[in-house]
Amino acid sequence: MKNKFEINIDDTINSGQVFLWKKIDSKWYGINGKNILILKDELDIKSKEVQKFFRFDDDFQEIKKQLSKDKVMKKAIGNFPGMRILRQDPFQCYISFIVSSNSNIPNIQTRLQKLSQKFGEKKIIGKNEFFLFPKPEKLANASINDIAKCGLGYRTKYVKKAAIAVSKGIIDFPSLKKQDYQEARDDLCQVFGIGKKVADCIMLFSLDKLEAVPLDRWVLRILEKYYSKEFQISTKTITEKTYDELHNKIVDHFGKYAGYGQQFLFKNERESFDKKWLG
DNA sequence: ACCTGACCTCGTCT
DNA sequence: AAGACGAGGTCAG
Repeated sequence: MKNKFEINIDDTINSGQVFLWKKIDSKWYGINGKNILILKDELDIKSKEVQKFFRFDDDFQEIKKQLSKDKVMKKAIGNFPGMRILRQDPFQCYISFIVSSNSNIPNIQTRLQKLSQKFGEKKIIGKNEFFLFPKPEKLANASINDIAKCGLGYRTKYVKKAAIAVSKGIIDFPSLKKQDYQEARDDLCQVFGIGKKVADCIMLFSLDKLEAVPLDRWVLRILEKYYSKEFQISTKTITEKTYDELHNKIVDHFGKYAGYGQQFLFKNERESFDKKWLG
């Protein structure tokens, strides 16, 4: 479904960036922090909220142009030209990816739904009921036991500590936005439960760091498969050091919008394996 | 510094 | 139907 700005809503939502979205009667309902976004086939392009969420401030033609350095990337972009990076609510994004570790999309979605249901504010829209994402203070003050009930497993203590860091102001998202990539990443990695991959997700999807490239199992597999010459992937499992080396090579190759590139490659490869998205 | 294993839980597959 | 398997990583030794 295309609209004036050629954004494909389905492809964008189903690209592993967001988890709390549900399609009801051909409309998408999504939780973004304390807001609920409702998207119809045609985006309301005058809405400030939509403009911000879909990053209308990015020059997408320029981004595509800069990324199109090789055949693989050109094809990935060609297959999903309407997919975008979203600008999410930072706290929700932060918790979402902390909870994502060693897990899959259906599992991540279930955990976040349970967290919202247990700790978030209820909202009724029409005959549907939704839960906003919990506030940092609410999660910070929640008991370990109650958080664990949301199916987080060993991630329970990560979430509790991460929420405390935000409620105490140790992690301050507006400040992180102002910092450069490296500084912001170092700060995020101080949080128990956040490593480089999760930090990259948080920065790319909510802190305007478009050079962040989350190197997860899929991306490594993709790089190994299509870019073995360019990046010389040494191992399948990645260490602290090789993560940085690889990231530098990727940014050298694709430029400052490398994060967008990662998203196209990821989406393209996942689709070819028919992986599960949101319903 | 680097490498290896353990880790909670749940959906999916056999 | 029950049991094994592995999933968008991180931490500790």
